[in-house]
Amino acid sequence: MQIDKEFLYSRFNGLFELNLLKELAQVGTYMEIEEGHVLMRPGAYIRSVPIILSGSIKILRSDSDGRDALLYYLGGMDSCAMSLTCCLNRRQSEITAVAEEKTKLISIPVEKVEEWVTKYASWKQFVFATYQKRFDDLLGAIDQIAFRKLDERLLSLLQRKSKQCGCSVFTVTHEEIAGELATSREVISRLLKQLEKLGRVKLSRNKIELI
Amino acid sequence: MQIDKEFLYSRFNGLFELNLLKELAQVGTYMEIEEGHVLMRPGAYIRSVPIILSGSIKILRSDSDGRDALLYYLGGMDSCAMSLTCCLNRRQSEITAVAEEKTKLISIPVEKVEEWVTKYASWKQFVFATYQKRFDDLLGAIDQIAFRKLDERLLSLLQRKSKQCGCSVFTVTHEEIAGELATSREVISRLLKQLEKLGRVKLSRNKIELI
DNA sequence: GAGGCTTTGTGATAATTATCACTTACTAGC
DNA sequence: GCTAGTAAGTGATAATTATCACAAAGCCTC
Repeated sequence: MQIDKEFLYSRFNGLFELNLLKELAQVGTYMEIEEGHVLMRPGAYIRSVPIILSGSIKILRSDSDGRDALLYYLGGMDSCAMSLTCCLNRRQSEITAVAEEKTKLISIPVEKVEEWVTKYASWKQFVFATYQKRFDDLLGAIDQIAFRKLDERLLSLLQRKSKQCGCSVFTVTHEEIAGELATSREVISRLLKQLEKLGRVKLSRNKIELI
Repeated sequence: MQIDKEFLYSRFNGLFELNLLKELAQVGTYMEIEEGHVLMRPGAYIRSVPIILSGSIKILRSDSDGRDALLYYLGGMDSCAMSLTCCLNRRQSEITAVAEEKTKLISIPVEKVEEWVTKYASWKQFVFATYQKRFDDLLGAIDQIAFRKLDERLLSLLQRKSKQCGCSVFTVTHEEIAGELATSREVISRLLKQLEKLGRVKLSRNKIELI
């Protein structure tokens, strides 16, 4: 799908210089991703770098036994440092990326990503800023995993999800949460019940309300 | 201390272009860091980016309760992405850096770090490569912390330490290890005893031999 | 060689998390 | 409404990790 220039310009106003916007409109591919769609799996080769326009994408680290650990979310105007890394080095993906909700993005071919770093100061800035943000995100993930207990991590995850969707009730299964926290479903079920007893959440099938 | 040009040139041969090497020699500060010296603490402002010439530096994430988690080691020709991030954004350090052994490095003032990214292609490449390496390191740290049990993590840490110093016997206390794995000394003592029973290590005061 | 400091060993016990084996509830589709 | 399939609840039990409270050992200094 061709990108609507007006839309692009309004979105990236101030972020990118005009010539870059023109090129973006020309070579970028506009995509809409449905909720739950897996954009990227470990081992896949990456040929493009996404910039998220709206919606959100969760980035997970997967281990060999099939367990996952949530690293961070990508939201509006975010890009993915993994893609950058992999693109610039022609390497395989090290992570899993899943659309948390319906997500719109622009996909930029790898050659341009590299070319623009030299060509456009604003793109270089953007790439650096992306690395830095993801770095912070990873440190945040490590804080959670290394120093917090599961119940705290659970609560914090629920809060993030709530923030993400902008509402206190959201659709999620215990199984899915267990995946993101690299533990088992039973453990999450029990901790959620505990939180419910404490009056922090309200549970129903496929749904959690944060209080 | 002034940097010996010949030394620099031999070290960075092929990595940096000639003009960059000249500037490096001019504005870089050569430093020797003693083992155990803390180069950086959370909250400190960072005014320079180090490039490690020899020796090694361990990078730890510290939480508010004083616990630490080992993130990764910096070795020869490595630089620190945290410093880069912090420098480029004039932010405070988010990590702790401690010399694991006697370490020689060049320290580069923050203004130059930024200037050179535009000025020298080889420096830009170096900065990107640094981000990418540290990114991989962080993912590795997350793998360990999220998916491995303590005994595995302990063994893997011992192996890294052994590799680092290039010998099978190295000087370390249980307390120090506990710090790096964000757990308590007793736990490490017990796991080490277990490993000793399995014939994987030999223990003595302040020393561990990996078998 | 006697204190004094640091490091290590260890028992007892608790807290946290993981696993297994089910049962019960909910929901969509016929 | 019935059925199948998915999601959630729960008891029992184990494994892992954390904590507390000391004891013992190694080493340095006087």
